[in-house]
Amino acid sequence: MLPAAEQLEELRRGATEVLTEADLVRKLERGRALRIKAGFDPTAPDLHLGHTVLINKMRQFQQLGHEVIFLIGDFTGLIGDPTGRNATRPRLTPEEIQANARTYQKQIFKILDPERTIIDFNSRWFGPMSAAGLIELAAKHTVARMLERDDFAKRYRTGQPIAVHEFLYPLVQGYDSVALRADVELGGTDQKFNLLVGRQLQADYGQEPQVVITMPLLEGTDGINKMSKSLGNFIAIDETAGDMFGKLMSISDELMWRYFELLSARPLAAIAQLRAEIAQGRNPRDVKFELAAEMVDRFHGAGAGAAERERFLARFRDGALPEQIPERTLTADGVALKLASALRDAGLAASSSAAGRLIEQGAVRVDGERVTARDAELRAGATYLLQAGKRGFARVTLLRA
RNA sequence: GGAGGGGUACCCAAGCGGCCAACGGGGGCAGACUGUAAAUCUGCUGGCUUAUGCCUUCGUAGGUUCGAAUCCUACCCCCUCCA
Repeated sequence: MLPAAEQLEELRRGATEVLTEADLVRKLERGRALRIKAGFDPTAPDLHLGHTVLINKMRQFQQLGHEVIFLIGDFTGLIGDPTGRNATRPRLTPEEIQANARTYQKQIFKILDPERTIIDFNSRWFGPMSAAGLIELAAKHTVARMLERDDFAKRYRTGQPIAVHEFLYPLVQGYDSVALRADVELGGTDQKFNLLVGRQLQADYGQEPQVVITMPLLEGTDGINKMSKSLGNFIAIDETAGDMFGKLMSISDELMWRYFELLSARPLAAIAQLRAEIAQGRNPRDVKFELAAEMVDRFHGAGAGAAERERFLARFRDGALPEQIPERTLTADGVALKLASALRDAGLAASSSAAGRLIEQGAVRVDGERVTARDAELRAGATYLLQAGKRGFARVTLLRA
């Protein structure tokens, strides 16, 4: 194992806070593998790049020789995250949870080392716990301390309701650390309070408190809100290589640096170098290629990124058609079919009305020629290349009825 | 248990008997400009083989009216205050 000071330096990268560094050093200096815990929601197995900020940190610990526990909060899921409005979330069956866990594994092992990853469920210890046990746990914390949490404090102050069971959420999460005897817990900055409860509970139960490391929340592709599935500003880690590359290329130049910092495995010095190159006139697009290719390589195998870059250039710089264009065969009622209907039936527009709007706006091309007449028709008995916007393509063969 | 406020299209939010498929903003889509970036400008943002036409939509179900998102009745849901 590396000396504690060197480990600390790496572990600090990208982290918002390490509470406390002194504790972490003390643990590292013992030279033993530490137990690193991070909790995940059992309902959302579709991981995106935002989640990988944390998972990358887990991997870093693994590479330094520590043991990582990927904890699926199947019991916590029953409570519902207090920060979310949807208090009534559907109760998952054990089968569904198992299925989600398998999906998680498939995704996280693109980053984590399976040999050094323990997957656990907090229902393992909460399932058998009695009501008395839960009350005992609740007795460990005071209402006043609970109200220190920002969102609770705010809701209390402004008269917004707080359900009693919401107070259990931090306690349950904190108790997980007790049950696992965690040395370190990782979480997003929004988790800080919950992570700190774990520290206190461990002390209450006579354990050495865990070190808390918070990681920033990654902004989504819009560059404003945090990346999340519900906002649609995410890049999932199981996207196709082409989609992943394309989405990464569409982020703003400013956001690119954030992604480099939190997602790239490049040394910070190398990233600084890229910045310098842009300052000297290098096309920012080409630097973004580097980022996109690195991510695509990570999730689709070495070389996949370079291949996507070639496709991207051919497609958008040289104006080539995409390699794969969906083919459809449609049938006209008579000798012709309305172009708007064809667009809808080919899947390029949600409805013929929407297709009509696209046509009027000059977004539609037939065999490369822009068509702007809303009532244009396609004659039956031929094959056409339809294009709607920059991304919608279809090759349509129109049969006579 | 009592008093009051509210449920409008993807989100926020006007409208309070006809001029409402419904103001405005956000988001989204498209066009221009580009590096498929951002910013900016412009247009669009219920459905129907596009029609001075028809159909569906303003919490749900009924009712009044020539005509309702707008008025009435019942019901469901949300929020605030008091107890």
